[in-house]
Amino acid sequence: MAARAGVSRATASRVLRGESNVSDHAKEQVEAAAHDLGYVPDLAARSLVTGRTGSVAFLVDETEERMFADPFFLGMLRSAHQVLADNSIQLVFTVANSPEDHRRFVSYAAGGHVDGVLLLSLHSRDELPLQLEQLGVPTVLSGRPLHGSDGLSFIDADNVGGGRLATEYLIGLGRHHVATIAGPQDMCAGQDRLAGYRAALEAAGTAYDPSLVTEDEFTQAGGFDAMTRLMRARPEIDAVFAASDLLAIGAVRAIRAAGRSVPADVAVVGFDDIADARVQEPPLTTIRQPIGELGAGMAQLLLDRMAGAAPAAGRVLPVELVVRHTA
Amino acid sequence: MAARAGVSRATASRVLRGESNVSDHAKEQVEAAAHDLGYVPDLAARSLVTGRTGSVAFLVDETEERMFADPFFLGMLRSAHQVLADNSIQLVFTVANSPEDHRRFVSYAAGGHVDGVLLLSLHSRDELPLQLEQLGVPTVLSGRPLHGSDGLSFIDADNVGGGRLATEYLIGLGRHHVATIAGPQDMCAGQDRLAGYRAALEAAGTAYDPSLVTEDEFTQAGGFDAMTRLMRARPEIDAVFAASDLLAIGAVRAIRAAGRSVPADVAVVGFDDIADARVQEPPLTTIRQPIGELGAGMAQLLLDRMAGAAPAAGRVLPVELVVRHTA
DNA sequence: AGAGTCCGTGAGAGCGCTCTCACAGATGAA
DNA sequence: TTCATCTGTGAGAGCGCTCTCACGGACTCT
Repeated sequence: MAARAGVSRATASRVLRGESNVSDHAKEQVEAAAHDLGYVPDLAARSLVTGRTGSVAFLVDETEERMFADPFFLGMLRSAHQVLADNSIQLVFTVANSPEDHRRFVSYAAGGHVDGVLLLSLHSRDELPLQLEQLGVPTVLSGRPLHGSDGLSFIDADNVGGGRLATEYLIGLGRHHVATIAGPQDMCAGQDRLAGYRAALEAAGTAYDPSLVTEDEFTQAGGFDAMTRLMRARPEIDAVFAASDLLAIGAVRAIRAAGRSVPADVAVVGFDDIADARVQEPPLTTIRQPIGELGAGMAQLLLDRMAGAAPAAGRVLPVELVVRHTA
Repeated sequence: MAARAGVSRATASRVLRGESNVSDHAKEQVEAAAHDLGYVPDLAARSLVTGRTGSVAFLVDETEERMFADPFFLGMLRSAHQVLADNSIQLVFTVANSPEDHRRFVSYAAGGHVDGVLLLSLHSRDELPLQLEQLGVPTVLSGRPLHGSDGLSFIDADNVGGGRLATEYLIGLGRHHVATIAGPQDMCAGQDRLAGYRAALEAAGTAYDPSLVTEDEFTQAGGFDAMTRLMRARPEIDAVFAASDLLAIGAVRAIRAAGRSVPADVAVVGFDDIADARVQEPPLTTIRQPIGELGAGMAQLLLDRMAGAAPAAGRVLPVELVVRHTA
């Protein structure tokens, strides 16, 4: 290839990498030769010497089932992919939900096959992000890490603010028995949204009542079950803040299945504003979190890290109340 | 690392790759040393010599918007990913919907960063799969390629059979004006489902009537518009076969918006059996294609190709009619 | 005992790039 | 003219592995 162009391999390499200090003549020769030969540089060889691969991993710590059932993850995947593609970075899609999977992933990343990691839905005090950073693999989390931020980069929505907003709105409606269906408490989003609920109650001078609180996983079935439990325990409930739209949709079904109406008997506010929330019957009142910006911001944060930026603290994006018909 | 274990690099390499002709002693030494040092082999260096990378591309020839709005693609992504993960192969997720994107992708694949390609939603007579095969990159298509199968591997559902099944069912219901909303005719699925519709009509001795046929893209909005056109042109229509569930859902809305009822006035049959079809109001009668098997089969076909199998002809999986409430 | 076989191991050549360094020739300053 | 500077280029080392080949030692077979 270099021979065909009549230049050295060094010069050919310079042209192919777009360096500027090459004569126009040499440049043309190389480009013509590359075109004739259908020559494409070998990425593995390049990686070996540069130490970079041009790809990052998108790692979801959930089952495939959950990942694909949740519009939140899909939205993050979509927007992160877009930002990465604009920067000519490939996205390697990975799901890892067992300690064994995590170990394998660490080896993979440490082996140098990705330049960085986008980590979603981290549970509890998982060591994964710290391990990755120690191995020199820049990592950005979606959701504030539970064990203090430890110098990790993350992006998150204002979950506490959102939980508070939703609850205050329900109280403002004149409801007196405001319950909540909390998400898993081993996740930051679950904890924070519940904290927001408590904060709103306290601000309103209402005592926190554990029997108005139940916890379930972020699924429709979880919402149905949780609401059923809640109504059985405290029939006088007249409002509920569900910590995700999927939970809220399940809750609405449970309320109706119990012969009561939404929002007349029980008002419901969800969280996320997934696409389904709008077309739901009735359309869901919810807290909108900017999923597109979250994904894009996450990717951008990683890109900055890969370009050498220090592990910045996290970014927290604002949420807003979207009033539709369930509250 | 080899020094630490007191063996040669060759032996260390043998252990790390899991070769069997190594003494137990040497094996233990190497494993202990690797563990102590947190040593992980560099994948780029390995790729350079083996010529393989352990990853394949999942390429969708659609806009991001379309890709993420369509449960079919998501289902394929999910099941393909699962099979690949089981074989320790990473999936590189890519969207490419312009000639420019295609060119870039060819360079990427030719550069040797993936061992194979899963190609979805190919339009018209695109050269992409042939180019890839010529460059020595095994490629498997979802959907029969339009220009004869050219020695390409593909997997597909029985679209002709499904279109025929749907249409025969509508005719069997006693409907006399069976229309169809066809998908894009530059795609194999669009063409084949329409061909099935024609075949059923002919088998029943009914003449094919172009004014009962309209074409639109595989989206809900497309279905709404198409059905509106159809009813305006031929108000006597009493049944419609929509070439996808998204189209069918849009069609049902259009029919109701026109003040007519489903299925009493107009019966509707869709195609795909996406998750939404079941929870739709009313639940959709549709042709189920086995999305999970399609994605898994596609991945398996590619794995076989990568293991050296010849570009087998395609596999066509059967579909079935699922009767619910719209027909 | 000698020849043949097998098994585990090490030496060493590359894989295809990038990147540093040195150098020739052109240019500019003194 | 002489020396310093700059610009484009080539030579060559080396990235961290795998894989072939050759070899010593233990074993079996006649």
